Amino acid sequence: MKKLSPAEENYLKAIYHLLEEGLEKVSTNEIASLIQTSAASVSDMLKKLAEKELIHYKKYQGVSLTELGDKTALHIIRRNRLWEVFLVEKLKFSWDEIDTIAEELEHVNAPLLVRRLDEYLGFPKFDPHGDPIPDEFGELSSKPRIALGDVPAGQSGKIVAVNNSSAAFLKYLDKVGVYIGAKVAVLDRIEFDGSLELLIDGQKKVFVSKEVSANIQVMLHPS
Amino acid sequence: MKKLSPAEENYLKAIYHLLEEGLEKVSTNEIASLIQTSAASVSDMLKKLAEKELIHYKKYQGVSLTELGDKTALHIIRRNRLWEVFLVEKLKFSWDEIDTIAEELEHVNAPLLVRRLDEYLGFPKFDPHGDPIPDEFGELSSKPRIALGDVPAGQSGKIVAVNNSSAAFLKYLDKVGVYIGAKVAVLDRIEFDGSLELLIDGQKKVFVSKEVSANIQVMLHPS
DNA sequence: ATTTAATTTTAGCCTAATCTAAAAAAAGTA
DNA sequence: TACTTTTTTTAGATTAGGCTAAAATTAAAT
Ligand SMILES: [Mn+2]
Ligand SMILES: [Mn+2]
Ligand SMILES: [Mn+2]
Ligand SMILES: [Mn+2]
Repeated sequence: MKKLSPAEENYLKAIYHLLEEGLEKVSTNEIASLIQTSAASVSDMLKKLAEKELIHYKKYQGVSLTELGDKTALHIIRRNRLWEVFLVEKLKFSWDEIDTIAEELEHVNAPLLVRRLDEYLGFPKFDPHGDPIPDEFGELSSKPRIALGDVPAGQSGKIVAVNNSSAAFLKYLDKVGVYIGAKVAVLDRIEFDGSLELLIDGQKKVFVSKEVSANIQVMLHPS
Repeated sequence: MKKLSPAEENYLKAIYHLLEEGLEKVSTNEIASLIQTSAASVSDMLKKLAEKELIHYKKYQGVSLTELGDKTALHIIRRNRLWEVFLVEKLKFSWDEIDTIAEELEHVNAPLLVRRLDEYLGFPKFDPHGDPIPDEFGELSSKPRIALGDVPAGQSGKIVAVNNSSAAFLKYLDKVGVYIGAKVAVLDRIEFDGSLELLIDGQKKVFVSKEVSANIQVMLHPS
């Protein structure tokens, strides 16, 4: 129950995000690659997190979060996303500049601070990348989402989130006119490379690669 | 020139504040007592700070800040005080609740963040305790100040700052009606214990101890 | 001027978080 | 199945920051 270090919090968050991908166990190497550290360091840390009952861990068998670990991760994610909203809404940062700053601010753990910040921001439900902000009990409001890459040609929808918060990706989206809330129609799917021809907001036609379309989440319009 | 750790930043700030008291050297024990750590730990850290040319240090001779150390300390203090303003002005914290939170937020060192925050707050010149906020070059705007304890009976002034940010002290000030900006007249000085009889805002009479009056700064009214 | 007391530094130990290299276990392949 | 490759863990170091106890230095007091 005692306070976690920034390193421990980053590990928990990484495990949470990997588990989000669907599988119910994550491997040492996956964690190492996500947080850019050695597998040996991950092994060490997993022992500590298991000791604190934040993860389920049996050697060589991969890890998952305990109830407590899941709840803790959601609190960290809550702080991260609230600060992201603050940086964009109040300090006028763009969505590709906030990642590293929020990555630090998230570790300032003062319950009253988080509640006041939430209130000050008007209890936002989604962060600037369209990701849901857990409430103080760890509850997520989720929108029905589908990857743009899985939308059939002819269908249209609204962009609700992005799966990747790297500056390179987000700056590219700015350039092609994609933003959270934009209307998008899939005009055509190119067989050759899986790329898509899109119509943004009913006016701008663009082609995006398969990799890009896999990292954009949309809510389908009833068709 | 590389980034400092939170611990190093806290030491620098402590040395800065001790030097503010007037003397031009501070001792190992003074630092240890201010940051609540052992003298041995301070000795260790002083070696590291000297190595990085942030302090002037000769064994057994006390320390002072180099030009670089002074500048660095002022940047940390700038962040601390800007966050304090944010917490009080925007998140509606009271001045006795912000110390520990700002103590953590000050270590998030992203130049653009600090500039945007400053701008967002309207470039405040003083923090909620009346302390001046350095600009981005480390320049302080100072008001002419005198300790309330040194104000002669019969004189009056305006409260501009407090020397102590402990919750205990600040809550006491709230209780007796003392706040930054209040008008204060020294009605009488009690010989027995050095306490003062004050008139706050021309209406409330209170007695404060010598210790309290030494921790309140006023700007004298022309008399 | 000695002796005593206080201050400061060093020595040695500890925990957290990282690394590389080696060993162990699991998974894949012939 | 037996061999090979990949993954994971352990072993052994390192750096940062802290501690206590002992030694060294400076300051204070006979
Ligand atoms: Mn982080
Ligand atoms: Mn985000
Ligand atoms: Mn601090
Ligand atoms: Mn202050």
